[in-house]
Amino acid sequence: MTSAGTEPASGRRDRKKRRTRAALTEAALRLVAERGLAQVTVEEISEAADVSPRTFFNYFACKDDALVGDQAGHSARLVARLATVPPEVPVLAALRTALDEVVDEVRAERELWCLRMDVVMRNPALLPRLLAGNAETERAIVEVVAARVGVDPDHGYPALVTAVTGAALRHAMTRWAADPGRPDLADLVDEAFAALAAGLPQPDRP
Amino acid sequence: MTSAGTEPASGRRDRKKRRTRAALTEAALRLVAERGLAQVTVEEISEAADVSPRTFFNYFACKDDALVGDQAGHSARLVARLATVPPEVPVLAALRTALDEVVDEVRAERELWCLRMDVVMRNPALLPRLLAGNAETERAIVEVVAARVGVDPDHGYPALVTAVTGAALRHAMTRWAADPGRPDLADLVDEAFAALAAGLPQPDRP
DNA sequence: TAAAACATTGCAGGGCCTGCAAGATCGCTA
DNA sequence: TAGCGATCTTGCAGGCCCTGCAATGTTTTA
Repeated sequence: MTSAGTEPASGRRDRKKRRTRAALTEAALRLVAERGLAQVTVEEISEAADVSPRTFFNYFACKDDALVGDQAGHSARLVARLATVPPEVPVLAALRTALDEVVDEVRAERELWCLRMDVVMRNPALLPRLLAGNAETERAIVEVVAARVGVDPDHGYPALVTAVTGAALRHAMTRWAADPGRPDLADLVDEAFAALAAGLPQPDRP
Repeated sequence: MTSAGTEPASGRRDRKKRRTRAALTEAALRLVAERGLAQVTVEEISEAADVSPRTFFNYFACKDDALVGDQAGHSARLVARLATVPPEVPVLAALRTALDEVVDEVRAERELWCLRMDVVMRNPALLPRLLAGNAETERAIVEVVAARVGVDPDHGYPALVTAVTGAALRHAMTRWAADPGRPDLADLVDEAFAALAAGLPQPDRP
């Protein structure tokens, strides 16, 4: 029926929850895009999604969470995907490959993500919360990178690679959403990773 | 007398303000290090610094600001310092040089910064707010990097370099504060920047 | 010393977020 | 199908964060 493939949805209850969560996210993004973060209250978001304010906080721990979406999910899939890349592939290339999944997810919800990036760029406090920006999410990636490289997680290298590639990904996403010409997200990520792997060589002056 | 060289302090009023600000920061860091961010109220911080809660908000826009310190100051000095590096120096090296000033400032207040990094690591939500983590601060750096490289600020390169080196710096600071052996901060920053310039080559397996 | 400039404080109030308990809805089974 | 347990929604009370305003105190300047 409504099966979307990978969804473990079973009954009406799960469907309702998914709908409610999506409605809250969509209402939050739309309202904040219109008026700005400070000019939208949780009460208004809940109103627009037709639930009580108290219910809002059953879905999201804070107002921002309704805007930035699900971090842990992306991170978990990235880690899982990374484990399937053959160990002889260099780390940067492996991370880039594992990111394909994330890139696809983002492109699949392009409208939502453009709205989201718009909101995030207008409210910079949200940016670090996107895509492996928080330390919890990073820790998992650091560990799997350390295992792949074959060094201790306390060695500086895995953490450096994780922090730096996270920054590169956020950079690519920001460019993607900002440019009206809309280059393909995958190309922008490729470009950023290529620059990283090459040691950030300065571009030719025009 | 108490002149510290670059301070534009004039009268007693400025001295008092500086003392109050320092007292609030110190109280906030100490209390949060002891109990955790959520277990410390602004009222308690103000109490410890012997000012009213209302006065706290005359100094800091929010509770977190008392913990993470002054971003804009570091950023402004970094930008100014960057302008003094000869233009033929490659960007990464120039940024590394300009960071010497920040590194020195951090080392000069080592105790405070160790406490601060401890707090930040225990409360990861604060990490992105350190050292060019927010978009406002980054914008200024992006522009000066763009001018130095000779490309348009909308070209992806300056923003990528800024984001990535910011991540590298935060990484170095985190390692610096975490390691009981206390390697020198400048060495850790050097190491991170060298890895960036070399394209993040994988370390030898032990 | 008087006036101007600025800092501190209290107070009122809106918004965020949480714990708790009552009621509604859903899924399963006798 | 009736009912039971699990889960979801909601209201309410309450603490904390943060802000604007107006009164009071302190420093600087004339």
